[in-house]
Amino acid sequence: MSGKIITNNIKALRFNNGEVTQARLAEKIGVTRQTILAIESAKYSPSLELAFKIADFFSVPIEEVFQYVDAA
Amino acid sequence: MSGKIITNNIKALRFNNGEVTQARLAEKIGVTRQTILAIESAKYSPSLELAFKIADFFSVPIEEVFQYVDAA
DNA sequence: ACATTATGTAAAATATATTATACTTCTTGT
DNA sequence: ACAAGAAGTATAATATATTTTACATAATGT
Repeated sequence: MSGKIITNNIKALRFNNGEVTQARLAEKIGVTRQTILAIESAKYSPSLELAFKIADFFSVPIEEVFQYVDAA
Repeated sequence: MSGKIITNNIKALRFNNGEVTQARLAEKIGVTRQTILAIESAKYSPSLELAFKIADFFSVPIEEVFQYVDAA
C-alpha cells in the first residue's frame, strides 16, 4: 500500500557537527527535546517546516537529512 | 521571531507537466483535492511525507517545489 | 445561454505532530 | 561508587494537518 517510509540521519549529523546534543539541537531550532528524539527514532515524521529547520541547522538539503525510500 | 515562511510552486509545476489538475494530482498522490488546494494556496504547510510525494510526482527535489525563505 | 470541468470557500470531524511533565536508563568522569 | 549529563520511555494535553461534505465561482466549449 504505502510502500515507502521516511528515514533520517540526524544522529549521524549531530556527531559530524561537534557533538551537538539533542537538547541543544532542539533549543537552537525552537522545538522540544522530545520532538527531536521522536523524529530521530522515527516515531513520527516531522512537518515540512521542521524538516527545513533541521536541514538549515546542518547546512544541508532536506534530502541529506531525510530519505523517502522503499520500505522493503 | 520565526522570520521564514514556506512558499511553493505547485501551480507552476502542474502546468509544466501536461496541465495536471489539482484533483488528478491529489488522486495520484493519495490525498484529497482540498489538501492540494490548501497547500497550493499556502493555507498551511504539508507534512514531510506529503512534500516528498509531491516532489516525487514531479520528479524534482523538495527544494524545487517548496522554498523556506525569509518572510520580509 | 447552457453544460461541464476546474478552482475556491467554509466548517466540522478525524488523524497526526508537538508540547509538557515525570520518571528511567546509559555513559562518562571523578 | 557516585554524580552529572545525555538519551530513552510513557502519557495526557494541545496544536496543526488532513478528510469529508457541501456549496460558490471561474473558465471553456458547444
